Amino acid sequence: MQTSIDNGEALTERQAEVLDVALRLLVEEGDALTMTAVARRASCSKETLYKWFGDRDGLLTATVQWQASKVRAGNYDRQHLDAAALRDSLEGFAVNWLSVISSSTSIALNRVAVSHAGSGKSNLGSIVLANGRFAIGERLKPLLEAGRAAGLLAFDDAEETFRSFFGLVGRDVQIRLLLGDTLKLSAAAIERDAKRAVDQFFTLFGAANRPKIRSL
Amino acid sequence: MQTSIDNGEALTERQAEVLDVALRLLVEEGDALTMTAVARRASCSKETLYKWFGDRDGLLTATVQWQASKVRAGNYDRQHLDAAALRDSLEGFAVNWLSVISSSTSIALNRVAVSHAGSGKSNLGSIVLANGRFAIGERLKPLLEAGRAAGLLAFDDAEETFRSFFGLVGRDVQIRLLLGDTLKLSAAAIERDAKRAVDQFFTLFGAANRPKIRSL
DNA sequence: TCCGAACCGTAACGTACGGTACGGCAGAAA
DNA sequence: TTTCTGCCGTACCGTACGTTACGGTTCGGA
Repeated sequence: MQTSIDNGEALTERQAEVLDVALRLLVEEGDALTMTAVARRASCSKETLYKWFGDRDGLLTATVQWQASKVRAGNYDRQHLDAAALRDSLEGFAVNWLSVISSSTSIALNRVAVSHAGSGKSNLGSIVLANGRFAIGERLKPLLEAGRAAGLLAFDDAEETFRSFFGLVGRDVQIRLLLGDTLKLSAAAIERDAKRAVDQFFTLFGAANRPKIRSL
Repeated sequence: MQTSIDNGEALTERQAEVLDVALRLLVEEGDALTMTAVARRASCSKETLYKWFGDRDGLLTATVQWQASKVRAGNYDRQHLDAAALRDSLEGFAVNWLSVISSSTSIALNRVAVSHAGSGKSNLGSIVLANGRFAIGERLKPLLEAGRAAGLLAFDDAEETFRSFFGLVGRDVQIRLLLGDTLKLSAAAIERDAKRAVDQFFTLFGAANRPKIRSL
């Protein structure tokens, strides 16, 4: 469904360097990023840029994938799962996700991806989606299912359950940041929000509680 | 904090007509919208466009405000509030919000607002935020407080409680749509999602339930 | 030492688009 | 009928930027 999640395509050290520059510039200037600016800042020629990445979209795509390859966190698959471990893992996910979406890098990348998704002039949107929302979903669902197998959680559909978790964690944070709201999330605030979200999640899906009022 | 929520600035019928054209074009072409295209489609001259709206940003701003002025829904402030009425109102909010954010108009508008928030070349982001996320918050919080006053809900902070509601309703819908995911929300699906979100909300904040495990 | 590949820096080209200028037309006022 | 106002249509200008071309430099290998 989504675009390839792998991008192992053998980047030179120099190329990675250029992409880091592009990334930094993208954070600073947004989609107003020009090829000339990248070339100047990276001390490389535009000709090289075009030889390596084809065109502007190619550069942007490579940049987004480059960032995605750096972010990929490890999967949480411990074999012994008790209530505390489950809670810890969920909080870990929540803290990680909130940290990512509130980082200036993520905001910049999501902004250009959203723009391009509108103009249909590349598949940056798919790439960001695949490496963000969907990647974390695929990593979290095994944990949820393990929690259910261990009798700690009660739910029918892992996907739907993950979406509720996603909503409880992210709330209005991402859209506000994308729209330019000056919302500062300190490490302490993230920690607090993560705990609150996980508490709420257990209230909704913890196996110890009464069955849900209405199951859909 | 946010930009003016009012825009009563006396639009001619002809001007409104032009803004409708701009809106339609914005949905079709995204930020690639050109002044020439608007003029041609609206059968007006570019000179008129510039006289009326100043420049391109002015036109976009006016378009966004024009759309916002059409969307503004009534407040829910019935004086007699029982459990069923509260639930109905919350479901109404949820259905309305899901309908809005999944409409092609909202998607297009949010996309250009997000782009501009990145380039800092206008305050479209603030406007969209003020008329979307914050407007609904201000309309919903009185209802939540009325629910608390009626002994139907239990919470400390109305803002925080609203944000949880927001997350339960919206989940990953808005970001997925903005990033170009082809997510179809039928009226039935919206209805179902709204009910599910409100059920979960009552599970978390209904006064009939046990006190929250951890209150933050 | 010589050659070729890779790359830097910069100049140049083509185009798209924001913004402006201007001629013409329709309608209202006198 | 004349004149003034507001607007349409279109041509035009300036600029910014993606893309290409080219001369010069470095460096590894024969």
